[in-house]
Order: sequence, then C-alpha cells, then structure tokens
Amino acid sequence: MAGATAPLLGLEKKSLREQALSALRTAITSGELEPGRHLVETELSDMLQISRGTLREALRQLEQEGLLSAGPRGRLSVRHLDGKEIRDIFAVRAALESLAVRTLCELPDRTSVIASLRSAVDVMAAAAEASLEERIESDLEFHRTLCRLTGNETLLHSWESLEGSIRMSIMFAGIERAVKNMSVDRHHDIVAAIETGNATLARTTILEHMDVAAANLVA
Amino acid sequence: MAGATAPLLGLEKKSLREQALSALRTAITSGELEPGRHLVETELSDMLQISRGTLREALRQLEQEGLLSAGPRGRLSVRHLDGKEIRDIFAVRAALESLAVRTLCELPDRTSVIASLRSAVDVMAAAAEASLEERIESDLEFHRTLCRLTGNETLLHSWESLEGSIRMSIMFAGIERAVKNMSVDRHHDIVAAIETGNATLARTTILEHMDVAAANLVA
DNA sequence: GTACCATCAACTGTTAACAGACCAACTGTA
DNA sequence: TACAGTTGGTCTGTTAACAGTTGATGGTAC
Repeated sequence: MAGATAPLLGLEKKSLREQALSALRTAITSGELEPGRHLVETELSDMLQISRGTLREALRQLEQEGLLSAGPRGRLSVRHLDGKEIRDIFAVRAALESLAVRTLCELPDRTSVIASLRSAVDVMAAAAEASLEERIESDLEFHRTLCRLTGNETLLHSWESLEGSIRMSIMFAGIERAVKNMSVDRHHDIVAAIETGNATLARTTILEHMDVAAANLVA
Repeated sequence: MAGATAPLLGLEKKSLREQALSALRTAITSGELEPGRHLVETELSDMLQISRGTLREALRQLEQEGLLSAGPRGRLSVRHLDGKEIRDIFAVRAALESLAVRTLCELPDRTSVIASLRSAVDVMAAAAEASLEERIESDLEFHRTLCRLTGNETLLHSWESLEGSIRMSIMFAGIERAVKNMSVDRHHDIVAAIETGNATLARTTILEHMDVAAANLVA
C-alpha cells in the first residue's frame, strides 16, 4: 500500500499530505480540536489514516502558519489565543491589507479591479441570509481577493499565511461576534475608496474596518 | 543509528531537522545553491547526511518561507527573483516595519525601546569596517529588533517568514549593491523619528528607507 | 505515610525501504 | 532513415520500523 502520486486523469488529485493539511486546518479552525489540546502524532496519523512521516510534514506547515505551538519536547498543541494576540493578528492583517488597497489605488486603470471587487461583494450580499460559515467564507474571500488583485505574490502569500490565525480568532471569539463584521456596506465603502484612487482615504477606510473588526471580536 | 534527541547537557542541541534547515537556508541565501536549480531529495539527504524523511520536513518549511518553489511533479527548485518580485517583497516588508514603528511610537514609555535600538545601531556602526556579510547581518538584526520590540509576536513571525526572501533579494542583486543600504545615519533617523513619538513621521521615514533600499537593489 | 528506586509505557526523532509515474535512450521493423 | 514500442533509470509520495528520552507507576524500606 506504499504510496504514489496518481494524476490519473486531468483531475489533479490532491496528495495525502495536502488532504491531511486541509483536514487538520478545518478541525482546528472549527474548534473540533480545542485550543491548548496536545496533539499526539500516532493518534492523528491513526485518525487520518496516514503514516506519521506524511503527517509530520503537514504539522510543520501548520506550525509555521501559527495554528500549532511547539512545547518543550517537540510536543505540539493547538495554539491558544488571548485578546491581545487577536488584536496583534488584526494589526498585522491591517498592515497587509493597507498595502493592498494602496497598491490598487496606484494602478493606472482600475476598472477590471473594481469589477472583480464588486462581484466579490455581490457574493457576500447573496450570502447575507446563508449560514454563518458561508458568510465568513465570502468575507475572507473578499479580503483575499483584495490582496490577489495587487499582483504582489509575496503580499498574497503573507496574507494567506495569516489566514489560519484569522480563522482561529473568529472561532475563539465565537461566530456570533464575528458576523458583526460581515456588513456589506462596509465592504462597499472599501471598494468605493479604491475607486476614487485616493490612497490615503482607502488606507484609512481599511484601517478603521480592521480596528472595528478586532474590537468586535475581543469586546 | 536511528535517531533520538540528545539534550546531553543544558546546551540544547539542535535537532537534525533544524540543522538541515539552517544549512539549506545558508546555502540558498549565499548563492551556493543558485536560483532556478532543481533540488533532488536523495542528493540533498546524501549531502547533509540525513534521511529523506527528515529532509522533507525542512523542505516544506523552506517552501513556505518562499525560498523554494514547487514545480509540476512536486519538483522543488530554488526560487528565482526578478526585479518586480524584489520590489514586491520590499513593499510587504515596508508595510510590516511601518506597523512596527507606529506601534513603538504609541508606547507610553519608549526609553527602554530607544536604548535597545541605539545599541543595535551601535553594533552596525562598529561593523562599518567589517566584512560585507557582517554588515548585512547587523542591518537585518536592527530591523528584526524593530519588530521584536513591539511585543507583537505575529508581526515578528511574519517578518521572519519574509527574512529569507529579503536575503535572497540581497544575494540576487549582489552584495556590492546591498551595502549601499547600510548607512548608519539612515538608521539613526529611524530611531530619532520613533523617539519623537510622531507616528506619521516615523512611518514616512521607514517607507522612504525601504523605497531607497529596493531602488538600490534593482537599479 | 513518606521517600526513594526500579520498571515500564508513551511519545518524538530519525531512518531505510517500497510503490508508482515520468522521461530518455534503445531496439526492432518497414 | 524514420517511427513505434519497450525498457531501464530516476525521482517523488508514502509507509513501517527502530532508537532514545521523559514521565509515571508501583513496590519496598524506613
């Protein structure tokens, strides 16, 4: 039963490592693996039906994403966030997204960018009555799009490295608090600010949005 | 010969994985492993005298740090940077350090912070006549200190995740270009700006510093 | 009951070996 | 010579097994 890839047909199946990564990420950010919990490699590999070697590769990645914290003897545990850390995470997030909107404002032609952002906001609006989880997904997708549209791969990568921590913050604070940040209007404001091309205005809008978001979570 | 830890004596010996990580990072950022080069796992594990399993854990981490890029069939190669990517990296770096100085400016008591920064600048001044490598190290240490002093662990972690890319940028541009950024005066300006507590001024100073640095590298 | 020592179970660090996919060279046939 | 099929090599994905340390458990002496 020793592995192999398996491209088979155009479908590009995910490797076991990637599957485990997704599964663990979901388990952690959904709270199924509660914060502070010690993770035992043999237990997880048994649960996920993969070998420890493959699992350990995934764990390293999660560790770097900030979802796991390493204890004394290499013991890993699910990271525990307090109010300060949530504010810290959102401060970094604000700095990154602030760069994103500034970059977008400086583009000579913003029409296609605005179009993409508007459709992302539309998705949010459409999900306004959907499940809380879906609303959060569409919200994160909007902000991820903000970074992606800059064309700055490093920026996008940094943001995505932070995404796990953001999700943990939401989980830690409780979803009912998080949905207070899902206002479609606020996101319209951000798009509008970018449309004007006024970098300072756009930056202020994002910073304020993030401040409010962090405050809502830790309040 | 199958492994184990080996604390031995208080000295906290590094695990093989960490040793490999350091070795590879150095090899890449020093140019010993030239950009674009394909990495073969068996070759590396042979060279570093460790098994593939252990090596692969280190490779995942380097991949996430942006030093390696994954090709079609999982083939890894040393990341190749062009001018745009260097500018992008420094834009993100600027955003992070901009947050750092702003945070420091908002501290009620900055005396100990200023003291730490001054001593970091002193180290740079002392290294002014040293080897180019040492000057670069002391420069990076100054900027890392900037982030560390904020007490924002997430910020520090994000910056350190970018550090490898920064080192690659320097290597790619050539050390002779990079040393143009090692001006002690410029760093004094940054500290002075923080000392005033004027967040806007400090932010402007850092952004300009980063702009010049990026321009020097890609010029 | 408490202190000390031996034994043992549990967990991580590390390694060697196996399985499948892709690529290039080689060979046989018109 | 040109081309198709085969074969061998190389590399990654994955796994099972081994080594060594740490912490706990149980038993014995005082």
